[in-house]
Amino acid sequence: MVRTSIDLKYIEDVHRRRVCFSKRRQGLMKKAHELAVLCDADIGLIVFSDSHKLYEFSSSDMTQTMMRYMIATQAPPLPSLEPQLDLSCRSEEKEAEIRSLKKKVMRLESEKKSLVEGLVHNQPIWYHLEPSLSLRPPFSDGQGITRLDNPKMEFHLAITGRPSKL
Amino acid sequence: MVRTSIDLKYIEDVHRRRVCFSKRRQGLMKKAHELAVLCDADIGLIVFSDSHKLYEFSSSDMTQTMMRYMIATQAPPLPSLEPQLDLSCRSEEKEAEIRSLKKKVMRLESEKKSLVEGLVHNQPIWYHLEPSLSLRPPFSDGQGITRLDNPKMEFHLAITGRPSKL
DNA sequence: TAACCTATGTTTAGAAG
DNA sequence: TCTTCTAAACATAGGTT
Repeated sequence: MVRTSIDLKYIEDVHRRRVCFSKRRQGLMKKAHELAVLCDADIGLIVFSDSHKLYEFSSSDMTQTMMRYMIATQAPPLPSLEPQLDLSCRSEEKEAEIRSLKKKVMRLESEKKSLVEGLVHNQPIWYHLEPSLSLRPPFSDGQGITRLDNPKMEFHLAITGRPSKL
Repeated sequence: MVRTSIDLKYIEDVHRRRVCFSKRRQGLMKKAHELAVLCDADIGLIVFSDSHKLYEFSSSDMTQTMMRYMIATQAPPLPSLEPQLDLSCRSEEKEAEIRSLKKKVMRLESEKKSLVEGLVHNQPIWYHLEPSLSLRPPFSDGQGITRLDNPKMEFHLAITGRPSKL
């Protein structure tokens, strides 16, 4: 019944680990939500359990937050999720290619949707500008990331600059 | 000195909000790290502050975790409606389907590209500004429409309207 | 799995530096 | 911004159901 200060290492016991994961996962999601609300932060949280189950929290839209992240870090574009399969006359391979293409179509459709929604709704869109072109806050975070307000808003912000590769 | 139970809503006071963000952000990162270690979870955490600064935690590699996320959230491939044997005799149909899906992928990719490019730049974009904010030619047509120059030009023009919130 | 309990450890609001 | 302090609030390990 005595609870000692936890030491931070992998819990070998399966049962203890599962219970711990479940409790702490919920706690983490709650904290993420609280931070998002209290401080108007944009948060994306992805958790895969050791049994490969996905849990997520996003204060707005995960895809969009990930895009914002990629732009902010100038991460190279994600390589295609599926390797190109050789065309072959064998049926299973064709099937695999069809599945792969269908996945790709779904991914592209969802990316396109979130781009369009970003334009259509009130979400600002963020870009890196070259330092020489940086704007001042509130249209910039002072770190080279600059905001394009939605053109449908009552007031507009327009910025140009040579963007970094997306 | 009495600390009341916090209520979960946006903290208006700038100073309190900043301090809260800083403390809770660190707390959240710590919790994420603990969960990753204790339970061998794969965790990706992205936080953008309301001043647009990026903070992140990843138990392994953010890009990889995001890819894993995208794969995991894909709708599962549709189960084949036809029995396996039947499928193997439909090579021609499969090829047609593959061609059609590839076309679709190409179309979506180009739509996405033009959305992104359209957002970023490439053609002068014209915006209505309020009369009080109008610029003079050549950056305006004198009628309240204001030009955003092409970012590829040697000189760049940045104009702002009144931001929606300051 | 989840819900509850409780003793304890941890986080954090608010203040001050 | 950061640190430190404190009391109070909160999270959670380990137990039970």
